[in-house]
Amino acid sequence: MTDIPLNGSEPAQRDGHFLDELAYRRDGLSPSERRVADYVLGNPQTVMRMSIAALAETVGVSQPTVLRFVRAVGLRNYPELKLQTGQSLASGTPYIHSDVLSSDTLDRVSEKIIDSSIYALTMLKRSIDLDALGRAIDILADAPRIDCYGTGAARMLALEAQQKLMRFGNPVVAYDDTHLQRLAAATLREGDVALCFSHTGMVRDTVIMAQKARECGARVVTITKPDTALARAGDINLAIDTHENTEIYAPMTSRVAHATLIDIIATAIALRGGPALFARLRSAKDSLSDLRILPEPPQSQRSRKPRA
Amino acid sequence: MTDIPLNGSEPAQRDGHFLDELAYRRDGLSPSERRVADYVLGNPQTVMRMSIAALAETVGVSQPTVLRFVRAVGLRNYPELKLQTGQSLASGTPYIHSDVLSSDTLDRVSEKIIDSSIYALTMLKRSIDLDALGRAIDILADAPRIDCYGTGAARMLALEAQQKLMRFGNPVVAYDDTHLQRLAAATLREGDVALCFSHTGMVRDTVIMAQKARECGARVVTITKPDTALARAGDINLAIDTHENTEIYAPMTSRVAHATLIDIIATAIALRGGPALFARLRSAKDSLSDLRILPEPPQSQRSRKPRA
DNA sequence: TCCAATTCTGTAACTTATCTACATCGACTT
DNA sequence: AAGTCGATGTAGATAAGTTACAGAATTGGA
Repeated sequence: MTDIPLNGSEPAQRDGHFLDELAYRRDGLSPSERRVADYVLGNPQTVMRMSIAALAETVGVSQPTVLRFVRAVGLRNYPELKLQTGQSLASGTPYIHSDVLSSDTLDRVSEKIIDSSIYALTMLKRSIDLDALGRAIDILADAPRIDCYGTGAARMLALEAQQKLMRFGNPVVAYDDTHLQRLAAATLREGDVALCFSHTGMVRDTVIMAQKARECGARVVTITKPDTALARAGDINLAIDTHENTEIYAPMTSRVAHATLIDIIATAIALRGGPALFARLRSAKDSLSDLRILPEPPQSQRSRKPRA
Repeated sequence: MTDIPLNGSEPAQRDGHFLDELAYRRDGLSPSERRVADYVLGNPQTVMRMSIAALAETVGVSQPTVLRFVRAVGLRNYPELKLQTGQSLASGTPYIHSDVLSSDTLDRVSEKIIDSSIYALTMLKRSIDLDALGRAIDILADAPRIDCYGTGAARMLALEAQQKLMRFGNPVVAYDDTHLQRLAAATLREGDVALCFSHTGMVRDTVIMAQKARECGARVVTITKPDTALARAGDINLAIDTHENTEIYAPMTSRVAHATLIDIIATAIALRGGPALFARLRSAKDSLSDLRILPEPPQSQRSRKPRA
C-alpha cells in the first residue's frame, strides 16, 4: 500500500542533529547499547551504509541489542538510524564535538573549522526569529539615521553593516573609536536606530551605547547572544547563539552567523524597496567600476536575466 | 560479495549534492525512469523513508525500473538512493540555484541566503588547495611583519586578518587609506609578507599593492579568485571561487569563505606555535576581561579555569 | 508498410535485511 | 537461597532489495 510510516511517536528528535542527540543520550544507555553508540559516534560514515547485522557483528553484540539501542535513542527502526546518521553527517556536524587538536594535520584543521562554520549557519537557520527579524527590518528600512556600534571583533560587523546598509541612501555610520561612539549616541533622535553588535553580549561599552541610544528616544536593535546584558538593553534582539565550545577560538564561528544575518537584513531591505532600490544598488556598484581592471574578453557569461 | 560493480553509467557522485546531479541527469533517462526521477525531485523528504516497493507503486512503475533508475543515476543500490536523498536534503542547499526574488517571503529570503553561504563553505572545503595553504602558513608564521591590503568589502577582511594574526606577537597592520597603503608597501623588506584580499581579483589598487610589495622583496600571499590579475601578481594564491550567480549581492557569499579561510590560517599558526602560543592567546584574551560585564553571580561561572 | 534490432518494462523467483517472540543469564532483594 | 528485574542473545517470521528472464514498445532501414 501507499501507506507511509511516519507515525508520530518520536520523543524529542529535533530534525537534523541526531549525532548531538546521541552523544547526549549515550550515558543513559545500557553497557552494550553504549558500545553501539560509541561506534556510531566514531564511525558515522561507515554506519550509514551498514546493515544491522554488520553493525552488530562489528561491535560484538546481537542484532536485537542494536535494535534496542535504536529505540532507546528515540528512533522507530534501524533504517531510520542510517538515515539520521547520514543526514547528521551531511549537515556538516562531524567535528563539532572535537576541538582542533595540536596533533591535527592541516587538512583536518581546515575541515574542522569549515564544518563548525557550517554548523553555525545551520543553527542560525533553525533558530532565527523571523518575527523579531521582520520588526528589525521594518525599523531599519524607515530609519532616517542608523548608527552601528561594536568593539573588538564586533567592530568588523559594525563596519560591515554600515557598508551594506548605507547603499540604501540613508546615513549609516560606524565608529572606530569608543569616545566618538558615545558622542554620536548622544545625538540620536526619535526614529533613528542604533544597531549593536556583540558576540558575548557582555561588552560594557556596547551596552552603554544601547542604553544611551534608548535614552535619546532612538530604537535599539541588538545582534547578540540571547539573555545577556546587551540583549536586554535593546528593543529588539536578533539572537545568535552558537554554542561555542572552545574558548580560544571564540568569535570565530558566531562571526559567520552574524555576517550572514547582516546579509539577510540588507537583502530584505533591498527587496522591500522594489525595482527602484534595485536600480540604485546597481548604479552604486557601477560607480566603482573604474577602480576595476577589465577582464580580458568582454564576455557576458549568462543570458539568464531577461528583464530587470 | 563485497565486489562493487561500478557499471557503465558514471560513478560521479561528488559528495552532498545528489539532487543537483539528479536534476542534471534527468533528461538522459528513459521515460519511466524519468517519472521516478521527477517524483524523487519533488518529494525527497518522502522518498528517503520509502521502500523500493512503495516508491515503485506510488510512481506507477515496477520495482526493477526503480532499481534501474538508481543505477542510471550512478548509485550502487536502492538504499544508497535513500541515503543520498536524505543527505542532499540535510546539507541544506536546496536554493542555491535560485536567486532571491522580490516575491519571496522573509523566511524564504533568509533560508536562501543562509543556504548559499553554506554552499560557499562546502565549495571551499572541496576546493581548498592544502599545498598552497601550507606554504602560505609557513611564510606567515615566520614573517617579521605582515601587511594586510584590501579595499571596499575586502577592507573588512584585511582588518579581520589583522586582528586574528596580530595575536601571535609580530606586527600586523591593515590600512584604511589607499595612500597610506602605498606608502606602507614601499617600506616592506625581504621576509615580510603582504596579504592581499579581493573578491573579484580585479581591484586595481590592490593589484598595485601586490606588485609594489614584490618589488620590495616581500612575499605576497593573495586570497582571491583564481586566474585573475591579483592572483597572478602574488607568490601564492589561496583561491576562493564561489560561483557567485547574482551580481547585486556580489561579495556576500564569498566573504564568508574568505573569513573562514582567515580563521583556518590563524588557527594553523596557533597550533604550530604549540602550548606557549596557546598560553599567549589566552592571556591576550584575558586582557580584555575588564571591558566585560560579569555574569550575575559575582563568582566566576565556570570552574574550568583554575588559575587566572 | 513491414521486419529485425534495440531498447524499455514487467513478472517471478531468490537473497539479504529487519523485526518479533521467547529463552537465558546475572545482579540485586528479600 | 530463591525470586525479581533488567540486560542480552537465539531463532524464526516478515519485509526489503536484487537478479534473471521474457514480453512489449520503439526505431531504422528495406
